[in-house]
Amino acid sequence: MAPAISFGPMENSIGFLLRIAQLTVSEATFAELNRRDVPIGEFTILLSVDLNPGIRQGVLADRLRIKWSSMTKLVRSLEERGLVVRQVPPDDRRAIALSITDEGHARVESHKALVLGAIERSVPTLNEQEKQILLGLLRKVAGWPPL
Amino acid sequence: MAPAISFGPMENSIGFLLRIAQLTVSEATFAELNRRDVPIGEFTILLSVDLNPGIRQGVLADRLRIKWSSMTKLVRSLEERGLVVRQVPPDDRRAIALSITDEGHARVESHKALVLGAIERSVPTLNEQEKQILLGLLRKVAGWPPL
DNA sequence: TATTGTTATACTCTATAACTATA
DNA sequence: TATAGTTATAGAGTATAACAATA
Repeated sequence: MAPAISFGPMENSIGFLLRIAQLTVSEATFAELNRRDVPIGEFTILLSVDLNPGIRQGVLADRLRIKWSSMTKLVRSLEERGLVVRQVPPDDRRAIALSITDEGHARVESHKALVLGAIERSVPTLNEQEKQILLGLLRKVAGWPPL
Repeated sequence: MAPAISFGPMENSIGFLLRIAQLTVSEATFAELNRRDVPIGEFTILLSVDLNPGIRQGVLADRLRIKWSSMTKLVRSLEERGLVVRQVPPDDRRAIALSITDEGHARVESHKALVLGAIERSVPTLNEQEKQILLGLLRKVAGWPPL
């Protein structure tokens, strides 16, 4: 697991280490959740819609760093399965406002503990204090306000 | 840029923030390097081979978190363009040892400053001390030894 | 003219698995 | 039997651009 090899100046690169760390964590998370048929990307969208009823599709795409063309497909799929509702808001008829259905909400609730637990367990090498520091720094990198 | 919307418990998730931060940084880096026709993934492999002559293809794939089947294509492409050499080591004839060519080395040297500069500029929201702390925590997450 | 969302194409990388050559 | 690498197929997501509807 350790880099028996050298990456020279790249080892001081935030971008490079972010990539390696992100893949390390997501592979672990994905392995656990995939076994139980819980698609984490889909869960994230459902949770976001649940917490932010009426959110516009494009805004959600931007925040989650998903391309608009990808978000169209994802949301359409969720709508077809009765998990979200797409509505044209009267004040701007170009837009799509998303809201959760009862079934979508139930899905979020039933998966929440599993997903959050898997994510938590996927970073076993940091203690609580280190995790809080890391979260704060990652928020800064992402351009998010402090908690 | 700020999350005017709430992600609830996901905002405390290292895995989620790692993904957002990584995409934020890589989009900025990619935008700058792509304009100058410098593929960063390819540069990383060339640099690694340059710094670790004779490294096995599979070992490099594992360290860079690239799948073996993807690495095969990437390395073959680099070989076709005369940037790396693939050799079967006598002690294990299943393996492939990689080494850089003069042309590959020249490519690394000519791109090094550009790539590292772009990566550095892609994290404008952190000061030097914060970057060092973040690097250390990311190394821990990735399972790498401390610097 | 600009914005929101859709559609389409080409491309990259992954997930999976079967396959070979060698150990 | 296990390991290093290759090949093939299906799928997800991106990059790009053109497009319709609305602002």
